[in-house]
Amino acid sequence: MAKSPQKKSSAPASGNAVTADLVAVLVAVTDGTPKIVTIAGGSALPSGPFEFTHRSLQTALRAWVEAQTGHPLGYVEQLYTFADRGRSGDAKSPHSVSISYLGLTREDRVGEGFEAHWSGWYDYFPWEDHRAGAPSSLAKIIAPKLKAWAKAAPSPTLQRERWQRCAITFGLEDRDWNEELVLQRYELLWEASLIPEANHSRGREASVVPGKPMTADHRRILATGIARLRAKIKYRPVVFELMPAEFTLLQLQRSVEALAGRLVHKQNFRRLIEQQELVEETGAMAADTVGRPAKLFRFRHAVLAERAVAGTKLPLSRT
Amino acid sequence: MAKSPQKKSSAPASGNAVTADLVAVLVAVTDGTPKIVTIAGGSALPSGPFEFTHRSLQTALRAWVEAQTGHPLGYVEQLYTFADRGRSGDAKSPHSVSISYLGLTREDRVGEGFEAHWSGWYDYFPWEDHRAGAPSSLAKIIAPKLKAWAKAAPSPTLQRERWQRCAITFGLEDRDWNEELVLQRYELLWEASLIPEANHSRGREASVVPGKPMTADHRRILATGIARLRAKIKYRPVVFELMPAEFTLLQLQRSVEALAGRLVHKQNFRRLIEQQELVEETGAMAADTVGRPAKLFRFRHAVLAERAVAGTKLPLSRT
DNA sequence: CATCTTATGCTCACGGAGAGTATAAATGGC
DNA sequence: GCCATTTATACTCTCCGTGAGCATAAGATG
Repeated sequence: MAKSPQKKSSAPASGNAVTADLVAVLVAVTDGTPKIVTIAGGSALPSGPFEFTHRSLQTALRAWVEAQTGHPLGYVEQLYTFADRGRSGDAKSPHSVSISYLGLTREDRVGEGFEAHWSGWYDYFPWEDHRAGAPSSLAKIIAPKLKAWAKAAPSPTLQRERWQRCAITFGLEDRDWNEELVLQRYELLWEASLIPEANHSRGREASVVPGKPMTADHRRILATGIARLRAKIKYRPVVFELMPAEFTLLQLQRSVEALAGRLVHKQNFRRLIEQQELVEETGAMAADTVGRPAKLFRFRHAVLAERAVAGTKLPLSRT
Repeated sequence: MAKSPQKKSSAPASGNAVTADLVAVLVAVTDGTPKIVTIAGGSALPSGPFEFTHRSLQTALRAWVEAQTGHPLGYVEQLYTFADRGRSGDAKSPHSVSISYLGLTREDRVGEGFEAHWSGWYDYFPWEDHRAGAPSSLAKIIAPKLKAWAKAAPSPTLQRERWQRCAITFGLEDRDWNEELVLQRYELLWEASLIPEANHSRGREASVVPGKPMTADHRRILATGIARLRAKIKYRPVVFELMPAEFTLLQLQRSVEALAGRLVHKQNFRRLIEQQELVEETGAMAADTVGRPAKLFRFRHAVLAERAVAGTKLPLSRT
């Protein structure tokens, strides 16, 4: 640490200028479908430049999201910062830094008349929805292609290691599936050249996996967001940001299941929600429903003060 | 999302140029003391510019850290990206973006003769070391000052809420202390103006809390790093990056305790480590030791392949 | 009224985690 | 050589969280 500029003040804005963009993964859940805001016909995540007028990164994000959708974001959280070599491939063009954020809203809070629209997130990651069991494309398409990729490794040992990695990451061969490994699965598919974005403009479109592609690394950012959210709902009461003011416990459960991509044991779910006092009854009952009517609940905002910091748990069963 | 430049290609490097710096929290543990690399007499974290020659952020970080310390980093992980308004306070000066990383090494792998040196991380956060019980400064200094701050709130309700937040965050009044809330505690102290960095050059140095300050927001970045590491050691085998090639189980335990800032139940610790097959015996025994000699172990690097993805657990007892 | 669907209450069994007891193996002092 | 001290290591016990299933209630529909 001898020579280089260690203190910020010693090298102000010299040769290391870059451009900074904010990229947003804006999530909502509408009757059992997790959705994200997309632009350009669903091929990109909304993004905007980080400009001088913004006081902080989060301020910047909130500002342009609210300006463009007409409604405020609830929970906002930074995801990850990516750096790309100059876009045109020109070595002299500046670096670009993309700072990605996860934001939670509700679909009905976003205005009409914008280029943006909602897309189901499983359109981009069909292999991530295990609510009706492992998706058929997993066994039919993905697993065989991964197996072929594993077999293509130079040595038998490496072949075994590759396949083991695939099996663990995707929950193949009777292993249990871990819903949080969204990013690892995406990167594994990328490594196996099964993601169209990875094929560096060579025309081998045939050997890819189902799922809508996106511009640049936007699908990777989305994977990061899904993974983060799936992890977070287990210990923080963030699902409620995605719920309407009043809801039944089943609706809440369906939202959690939609995000997690897997089913939950109903009675245990209710037990956990209630014993943690996350919700309170409104007194009203749900209307327009088949079966026995359910009580309506609302989120107890008080818990944010009581336990802003402590934990919350959601049960995600394994079967 | 109508008018503003959503697609990256539509506004290349227009008015949103910023400077990007990488800031590193480089951690080692030497006989029971967690240490970090600091510069400028311990008042700053090492940082370097993100330049054109670097292929990625992590590459850039590894490059200059290895160049400056003479040894490779093991585990590296991105922490958080901060944005500061132009340093000089001049509104026209460019934004600066600081991308912070957590890196794990060992003290003996870092060369001599650099400006950098090692500082104990509890020098900066004395209230974070609960290994010998809650530090005395907590009850004697911090709690009273926080109580005073809570009392200063405008309404009784707000006063109660503030104090409740303090009590939860710091584990006061017989609550149990959560070692992961490093950042929350720091920010609470900041909010209560008990952190010198927060006093905007007004001379109220008297009412601050013990602990060495740092330049700019470097102490906040360090807090982020400590928090991340404390969370991570519980489910990923990252401690081993900080251990020598061979070690006893007690040494391993001491390292975990040093990082976590709290003690661990010895027998349960060993049970967990062994049943997870994280280590294997070397066959040799520890020398130069009081008491019954202990077996030496080494990390089973194979688990990284087996469970790169799955979990690992460390017991952190509550008493 | 039978049936279907959803809501809601209760019980049970397993396993993991926290904590304690007991014994073994070394050292150093007398 | 004996004893106190220190650390290592093996077991045991209990509690509780969690997954899972059973049973019943309360509506709608034909």
